[in-house]
Amino acid sequence: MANLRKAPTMLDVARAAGVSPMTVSRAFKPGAMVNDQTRARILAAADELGYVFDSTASSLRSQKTDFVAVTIPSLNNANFADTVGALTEGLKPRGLQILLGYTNYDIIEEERLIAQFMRRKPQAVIVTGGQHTPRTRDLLRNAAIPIIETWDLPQDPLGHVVGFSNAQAVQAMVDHFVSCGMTRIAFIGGDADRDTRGLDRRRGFMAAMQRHGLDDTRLIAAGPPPISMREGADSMCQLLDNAPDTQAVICVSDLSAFGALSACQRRGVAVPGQISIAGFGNYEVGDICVPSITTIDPSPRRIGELSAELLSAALDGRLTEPVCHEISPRILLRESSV
Amino acid sequence: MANLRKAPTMLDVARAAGVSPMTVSRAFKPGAMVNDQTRARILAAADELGYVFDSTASSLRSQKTDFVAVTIPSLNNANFADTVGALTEGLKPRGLQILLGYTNYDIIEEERLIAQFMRRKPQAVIVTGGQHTPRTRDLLRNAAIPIIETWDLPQDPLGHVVGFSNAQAVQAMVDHFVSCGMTRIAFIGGDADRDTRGLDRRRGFMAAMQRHGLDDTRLIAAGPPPISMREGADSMCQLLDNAPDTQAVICVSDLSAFGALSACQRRGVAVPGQISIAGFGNYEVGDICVPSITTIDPSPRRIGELSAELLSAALDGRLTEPVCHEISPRILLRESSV
DNA sequence: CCTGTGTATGTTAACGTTATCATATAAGTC
DNA sequence: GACTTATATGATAACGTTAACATACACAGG
Repeated sequence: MANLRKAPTMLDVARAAGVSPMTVSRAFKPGAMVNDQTRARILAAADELGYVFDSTASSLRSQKTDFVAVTIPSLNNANFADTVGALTEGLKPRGLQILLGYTNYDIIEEERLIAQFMRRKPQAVIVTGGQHTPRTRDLLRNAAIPIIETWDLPQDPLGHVVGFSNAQAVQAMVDHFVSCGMTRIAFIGGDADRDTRGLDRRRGFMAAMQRHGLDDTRLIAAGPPPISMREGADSMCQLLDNAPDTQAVICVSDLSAFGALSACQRRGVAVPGQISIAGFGNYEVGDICVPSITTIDPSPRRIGELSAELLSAALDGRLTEPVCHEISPRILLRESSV
Repeated sequence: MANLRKAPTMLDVARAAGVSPMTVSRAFKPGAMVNDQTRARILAAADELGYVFDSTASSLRSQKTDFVAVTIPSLNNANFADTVGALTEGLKPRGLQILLGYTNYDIIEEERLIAQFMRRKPQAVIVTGGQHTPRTRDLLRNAAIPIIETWDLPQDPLGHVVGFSNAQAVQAMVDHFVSCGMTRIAFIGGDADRDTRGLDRRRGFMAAMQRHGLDDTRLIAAGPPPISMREGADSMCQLLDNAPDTQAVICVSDLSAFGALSACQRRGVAVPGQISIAGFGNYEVGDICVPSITTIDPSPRRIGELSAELLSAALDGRLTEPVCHEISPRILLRESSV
């Protein structure tokens, strides 16, 4: 079954089609100047021989890999998956292929990944978040390729940015609850050093509470990321035990919010009657569950689309200055809050 | 910021360290024979110059890319993400890098992806499912590299297999419900040609119902994949309207099962009092929600781990024959079924 | 002292493609 | 009919690395 003779190269195809290797090369490059009939003859010969174009050799010679390196904190997260999905669609027309890696919310692991990716000579790099190790920053800066940081508004950007302020988004949610007359509001998650977006969200919560002159110490630690439903449920149990008079709780994500909701249901705590719940991320579960969960929609697909557009512009040299594209997350009020 | 002079190569590092390029090459290859001090000197020089190893050139010369191409139906699916996660971990020690692509449950798109991936000369290919276009099969067979098909037990495997029978798994669930005395059982999803695993699950349902001499026509179409919570909820509404005497419903996945559960809750239908619900995949939502959802656990991470082990063996030449590793999905009985 | 063995390094050419330049023919301009 | 312009193809060398082979030296055993 496996073909034992050496795989055919352009030279073999060229001989079979009676042309030079250069013409074969052109035949495989869309838009190159080749006679239509010649091209057809070449492609037929290639097909006949079972020839497969060798991107490795092409990349080496042309110094264009058509790779875009992308890192996300976790593969198993619908938000980041949505961003990557939109990014993939957006880059497909340009023939760019994504090298996807996940960091496990760890900037040391991110450094390892980026170092590995840079060896593949990607034509651009898209990372999640704005916090990186010094070596990661060096590697990216020295590469002289477009860099995009997403899902955040970094203090000192490496290049372009497509993101939003996680802190500000949560502050808006606090404002909403306060405007509903609530004063005893808690926050679940955002306690782990590694999850910088989680930290920002909790910081936003605390800042807003302080601004309103309210108690900002109803913080429930959910442990190291990824924070998912189980952690949300456990945290809610803790909250109900330690601060039963809490009127509303904001969770670091919809997943933990759903876990929190489930914990309430198991304990017979009425949502939103007794306590209001809000999440972050507009995950499907929060839209479907009963009651549906109030959330903040950061438009993950939009982030991917905008990043793809930005990258296209940058690769075409249409960008002279670093661009910062700020997204405005929207609050979606649903059944879990009064 | 961007370094404008040409990026340094091994030759530059060699000059700086006072050795030949070949010694630099060896210094970057773990396990190669280089004097420890020489290596240290070389790595220091490389660091000083900002040298980044060029995998493209290395791959071309050595004919080893250290790429493994992997295709899954959807990025945004915790089951496949788990498999890919375990796969990544398992392949990391070997220095293999995953080229990940998703097919949108479409074998035409799979063909496009595989064709694109083969140009990168991966050292192995792992695909989801056992159904492929003829051209995909040709491309994979002719590549003379290890192939693994997962999440299925193909009729005519391309190479190795790590999977299970989706039909059989659902049959076991039907058997369970029947053993509980139920006779009016429905199935949601598995109607779309594109989702072959969904089709198999529905086929398994029908086969089991026939075997028990029961009505196998309580089938609710959920439309094209991906079938998620929304589709599950809509389908449940249809079921409750058209066959209100149904005693149990098996859903093509936990996501649709959760949607179905939510629909019941909105309509005031007691689960499992009035109707039992079962899903497939052991997604976290089914474990956390109230009531928790009876499901079938296909061990997605195990599939990834086994695939990684199989690949290691195959790449070491320790495998002479194609291997078929069958997983045994387990039924997890939970609160949503009597 | 010779030979064998292991360690450490160097030399040469090649992996398969394409950038670059050169060439050839056809078609349009005045 | 000489002169530009466009179209189509070929020849040559190079991208940055490493496989394969060669070399040099140290040290062991006889």
